[in-house]
Amino acid sequence: MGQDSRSGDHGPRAETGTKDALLSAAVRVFARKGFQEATVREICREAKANVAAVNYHFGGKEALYRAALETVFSMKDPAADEFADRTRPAEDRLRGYLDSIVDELYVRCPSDKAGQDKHALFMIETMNPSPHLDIMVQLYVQPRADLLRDILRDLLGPKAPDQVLRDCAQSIWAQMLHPRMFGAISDRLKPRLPSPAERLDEYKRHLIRFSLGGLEGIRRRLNKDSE
Amino acid sequence: MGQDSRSGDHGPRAETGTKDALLSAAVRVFARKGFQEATVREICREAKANVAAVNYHFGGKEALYRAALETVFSMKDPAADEFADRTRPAEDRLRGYLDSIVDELYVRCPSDKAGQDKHALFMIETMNPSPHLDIMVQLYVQPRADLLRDILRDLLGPKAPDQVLRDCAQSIWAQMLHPRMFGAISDRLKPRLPSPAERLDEYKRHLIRFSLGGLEGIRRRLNKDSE
DNA sequence: AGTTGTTTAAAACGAATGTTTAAAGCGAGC
DNA sequence: GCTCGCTTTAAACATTCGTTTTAAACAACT
Repeated sequence: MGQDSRSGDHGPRAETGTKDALLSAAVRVFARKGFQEATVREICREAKANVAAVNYHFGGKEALYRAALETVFSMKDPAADEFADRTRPAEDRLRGYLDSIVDELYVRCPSDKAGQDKHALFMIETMNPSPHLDIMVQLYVQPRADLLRDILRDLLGPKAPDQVLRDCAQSIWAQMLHPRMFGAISDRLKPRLPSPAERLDEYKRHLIRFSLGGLEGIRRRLNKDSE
Repeated sequence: MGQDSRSGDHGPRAETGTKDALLSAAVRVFARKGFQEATVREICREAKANVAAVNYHFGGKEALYRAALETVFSMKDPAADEFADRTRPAEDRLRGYLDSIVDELYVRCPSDKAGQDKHALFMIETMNPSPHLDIMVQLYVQPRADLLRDILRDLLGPKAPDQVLRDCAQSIWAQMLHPRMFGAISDRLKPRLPSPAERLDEYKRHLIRFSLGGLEGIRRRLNKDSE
């Protein structure tokens, strides 16, 4: 069973088309339905391919899902590591970091379909981890976590234990993600208030204030402990 | 089609058994598998009932799920509204609130099976909202949200807008829930550190410090704005 | 043209699921 | 004792899904 035309021994054909179409259809469908809910048939319909194509080209639904994750999370991000240069004041870098990740997560430009699918998949895989979660963590989460840890290291000083950095990072990530994970719940709470997603800039300001305040609280405690 | 023996006109039989067994089996199975993954057959097996029993007594899988949610979230909580009395200092009440909810969410006493199922269902329904999410919000989330809002009102003063209270409440809830929602991801981040669930007391201390600091930051801003 | 290996296509398979059916079981009331 | 209504049971039904099968279409090389 030849699986991949491009790795064939002699006759590399012109663009297969089908395999790529399957992959990008898979990204879209998985992004809006998740692994379980998405069906091979729907993906093939969207890729204008036969039902058997998935098994032929990828070996099965699960392998296709894995391939879709790899594709999506290997994409280079537009904005990124401008917050890595240690010359800028740490507080500014944190601001920039929050701003950029929140924009990333609550994609506002409806043009960037690929980016939307990417973050939909991030949410899906986060809320419902599959055996292939590692791919996403390694390619997507880890770099962002490292970046934040460096910023927090600067903010909290060299004496701050790793565990404290991790806790703070999680507090910050939690707040960034919360509106996406609890949107459905928040919408049903009385009194009904506009969701953070509807007032992103305001929520970003809250986020930075609350987080800087929280870090200040942690820093005070660190200093008190080291006396 | 008589649905309920206890609402029958004349002959209320001895304990039907089956319907109750079905309900409690449903709670357990849904709690560990979610709505989609759970199968009617497994629930019936666990309830020692026939496959058709679900449709006979409840009308279908979905109605059974709804009934399970109603059952579980109608349970009165052991600990609760001791933080409602406005005499205690607000900061203490926040401490108590965090402590009690975290304990609730990361149930440590393995005896309380019902409580575990309840919070498993809470997580499942949060991460994968069903059409019956409202039940849970109304019976479970709303009272806890109200409690926290009152505490935050005391902490931030009467001039704080509702929107600010809500944002702060969400920041705090986000942190409480984060370890449960992102446990799988955090476990895969390098360097590997013990998860908050493995060191709950330490994490609770972080949570209270970070949150009080965050609130202090918000309060400062409120005062500055009102000058 | 003919051969070969790869890709597509239609159909069918086999397993699992929620639901329905039709008959049997069973307790109470006349 | 018998009927009637509610409950339980086993079997079947209808659908859906991932996957397999089998054969036809296709492109390149000899």
